[in-house]
Amino acid sequence: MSDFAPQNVAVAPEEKFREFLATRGKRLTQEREIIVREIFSDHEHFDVDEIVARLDKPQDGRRVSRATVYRTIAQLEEAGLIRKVARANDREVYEHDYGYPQHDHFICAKCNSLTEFRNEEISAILERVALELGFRMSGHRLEAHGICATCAKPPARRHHKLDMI
Amino acid sequence: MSDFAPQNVAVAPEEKFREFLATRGKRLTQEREIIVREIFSDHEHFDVDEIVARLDKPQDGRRVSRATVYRTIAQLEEAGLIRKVARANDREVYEHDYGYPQHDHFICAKCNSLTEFRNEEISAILERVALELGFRMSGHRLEAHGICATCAKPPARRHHKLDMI
DNA sequence: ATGAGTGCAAAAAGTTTGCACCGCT
DNA sequence: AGCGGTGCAAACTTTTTGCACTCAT
Repeated sequence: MSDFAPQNVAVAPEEKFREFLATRGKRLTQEREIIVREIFSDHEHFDVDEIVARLDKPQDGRRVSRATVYRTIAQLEEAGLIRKVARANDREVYEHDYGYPQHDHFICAKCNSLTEFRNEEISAILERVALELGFRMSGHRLEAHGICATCAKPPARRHHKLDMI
Repeated sequence: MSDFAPQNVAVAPEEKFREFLATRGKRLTQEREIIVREIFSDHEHFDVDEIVARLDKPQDGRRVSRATVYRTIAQLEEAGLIRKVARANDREVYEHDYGYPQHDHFICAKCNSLTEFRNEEISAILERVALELGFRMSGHRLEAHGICATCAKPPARRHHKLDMI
């Protein structure tokens, strides 16, 4: 889904998380480590339910509960390792916010797919507007809605296939 | 909250809604009319619960149920009269999407206030990116997060007040 | 021992829905 | 009469929380 190359990834997410937790007098437990590893095992977008499902069968002899997944994801967000990018199927969709450049998404109303795109101009504009408004901006979330290229022309494609049979 | 002037408002929202409903073989009932009027009685952002609360005491001798508010708001969204702009307090926040120019919002993490701002460049950029991606864009939702000007300096203000007492 | 952390189940909170009754056309 | 619409309450979904138990230091 993402065609961006990782950057600034000097330290593994687990370590980054451990550092964050330490500043709060908390520990990187086995459960938390399992969750972080699962989340950073690929660069796909994800939602809580997906992670819970993936961790339903024991990893390293441990099964992580839904409650812990919720609690840990909230902390990963605070730590700045992940962020909410959109809302689909009534669920928050998250993505990595560590080692990847800022970007935004197109969301297809038909297939629900998220397509990332990167544009520095938008961030620059927001910085400028924030300054004007005296707003101390910490980040943004931009979803463009519509129909993706693939879903936009399925009838034509089907027609073509039929013609060839 | 909004300092934008209405535009393109040739027909009242009620009429616009009636037309929309008609195309689907549905009627503008008294309940629906009450809801639309309530929603368009001002230009503030709103969420479902607020509208339900405002309509809890009978209007024109009728009390509108929560279920009907949900059903009607969904239809108003389909009709393009309102749109979701953000999510605050775990609720969808709506605003008028009829007769008002496209704009985006800054959301204060402290006081939850929405500050509107308008910037044509952003829409233009999105149009351009959409074209590149072959995405058929219908609209976008952009939330900038951070701390608003008012909340950014409350300690100083409090201090000032105490000094004067 | 002590405090953080977890699982479980119950509880919230927001939203949807089945159903019987109501009312407009 | 007929079909759309409504209110109510129950159901559902996602997320949070109270509590007793566990684990690491």
